Amino acid sequence: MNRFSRHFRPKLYPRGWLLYRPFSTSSNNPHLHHQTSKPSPNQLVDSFTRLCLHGPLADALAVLDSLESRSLHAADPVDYLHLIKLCISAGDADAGRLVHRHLASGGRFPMLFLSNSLLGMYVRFGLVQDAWKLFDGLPQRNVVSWTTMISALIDLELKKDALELFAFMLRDGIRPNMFTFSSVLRGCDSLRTLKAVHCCVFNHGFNTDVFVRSSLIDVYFSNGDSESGYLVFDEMSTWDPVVWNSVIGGFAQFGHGCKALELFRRMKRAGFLAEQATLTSALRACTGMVYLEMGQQIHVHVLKYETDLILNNALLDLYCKSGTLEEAESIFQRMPEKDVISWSTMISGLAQSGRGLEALKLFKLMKAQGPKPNYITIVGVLFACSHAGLVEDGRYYFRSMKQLFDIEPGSEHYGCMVDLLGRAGKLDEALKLIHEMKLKPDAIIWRTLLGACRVHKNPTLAEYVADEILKLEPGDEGCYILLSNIYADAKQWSDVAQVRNVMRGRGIRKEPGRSWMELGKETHVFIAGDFSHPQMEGIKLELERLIRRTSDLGYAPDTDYVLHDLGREQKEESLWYHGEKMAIAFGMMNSTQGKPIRIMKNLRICGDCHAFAKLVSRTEGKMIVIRDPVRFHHFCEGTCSCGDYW
DNA sequence: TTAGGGTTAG
Repeated sequence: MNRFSRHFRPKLYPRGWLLYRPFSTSSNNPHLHHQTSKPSPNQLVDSFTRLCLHGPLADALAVLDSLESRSLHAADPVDYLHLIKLCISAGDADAGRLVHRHLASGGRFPMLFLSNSLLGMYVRFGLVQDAWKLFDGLPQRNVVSWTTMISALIDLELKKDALELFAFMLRDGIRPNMFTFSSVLRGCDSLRTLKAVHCCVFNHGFNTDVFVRSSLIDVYFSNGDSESGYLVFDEMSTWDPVVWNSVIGGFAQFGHGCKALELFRRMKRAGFLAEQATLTSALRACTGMVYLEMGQQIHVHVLKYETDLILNNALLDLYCKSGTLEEAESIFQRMPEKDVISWSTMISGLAQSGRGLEALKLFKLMKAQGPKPNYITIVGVLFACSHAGLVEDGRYYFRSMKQLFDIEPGSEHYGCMVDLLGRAGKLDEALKLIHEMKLKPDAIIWRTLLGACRVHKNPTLAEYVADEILKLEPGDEGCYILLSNIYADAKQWSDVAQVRNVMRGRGIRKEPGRSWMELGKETHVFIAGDFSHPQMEGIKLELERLIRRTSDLGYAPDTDYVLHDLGREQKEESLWYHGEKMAIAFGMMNSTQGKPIRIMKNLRICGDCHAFAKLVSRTEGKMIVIRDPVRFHHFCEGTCSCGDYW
């Protein structure tokens, strides 16, 4: 929220309300009468032209002052245009206002292109009230005046007002151009509005303009309609890198990493040079799918942009999210410029890999010599405390975040605190915190507490919590699954059956657990109980070998992690074929000396697989990295970086 | 004189 938007709400009036209002003059200003020498009028006008073009601004203003005191004007109105540009490049809003006053005085109203230029200047300086006053008083306006104001309102997140202004513009009979549409589109925050504006784009024949198309693509994606976004891209061949990047960025941002990378390859095949923005999107796509090797290939292209901050941040995130912390730390050290995102990414990265103490140490360094922490930084800090079991540190930062960093705790911060207290077994305190929240607790927060109820085996509280979740999100499959797990832990089989019945009755199905890993250019996916992998026979043999080896070290299947009321042998067998275990066996079969096995999961890792992975890392002398949706587990020499606390 | 694409959490 910009400082202007708090105080400024434009009022829009119907057509015909505008009346010419003369601007106040500033001819009484004593500062404008200090000229001592008396150059000839021609000399003054000539030097004004020269100074407006090349500066310095102060001299140009002094001559403007002399011109005004002698009732002279520039030879060419374009001189004033140059002067306004000079004010903009000097960042001098007061000088701009002075020029405005000069143009408005002397009975000569500025020409429209000069008014528009002044409008643009005010907008650029964030002085929207000044811009609005000027716009309001203009005797006539053209498409540029309207577009400038519409765009300014959108920048202030006043999208509704911007669209209203657009409607008034059309009602005034002003024909929008491609500039207007690329702005107006950014103001569409619902699919309905977007489709209406899209029709308007067609009717005015601007659907081929690259600026308009990239805005259309971008806004379709951000309104959740990636299909229409792709259609806009695909309906004609595109020779503009930004349009390519809009669609690649859209897919990368909204969870279709494969599609984004496919388009990235198509773009390169079409002969385009991938520049910073495209490479950043491609990296984001790799990060989303934890395609480390693909990301490393892109890293090579990034080298020539090694000083680009955003690109480095994306790279940092890739290495953090793929659990390659050494590489991330090395990039972080080398980055010539670091912003709050760089620091926050690194802090969260350390936290997710179980290095909570180091994350807090880095946060202390950030406080001493880095940028001011923001909302997300504190989420990372609390996450670090929660996953490292640092209850007191977490309490301290949560209590003092407002005072120390002027950040109000938001639902994510509460979520971390509930997680922190819940993990530490302080379920009552976590519940009390939720009840005391100023905000309305969302389903995520309740789900966090439900997770803690499972770890600390509390079916009574779990029932209450599940009830709260289902009030908010009646179709939440995760809630049913967790509740049934909690009942299964407590061996309350009739309750398990009841939950399953309700699920069946409501048509709710469990999302299957998937584990996957990259091997060369392929991704291998493993789902519990699914034996369709072409190398399944080998995987079964390898798994049996690993189970034999780990049994010697005391591995015994922990059947608490099986949901159903099966016999012991059946339970053990269903544990053997969890996706993680099949992926570990497959990873061992195809492993390269010295390289860790990297596995990704769509659900949290189960306790039995966690114990198994620890032992395999010891018997086989192999590092295993498993990423679940929340954090990393680095298994090495029989222990895990999470310290069995997750 | 007005317009488009990239990075951090859960």
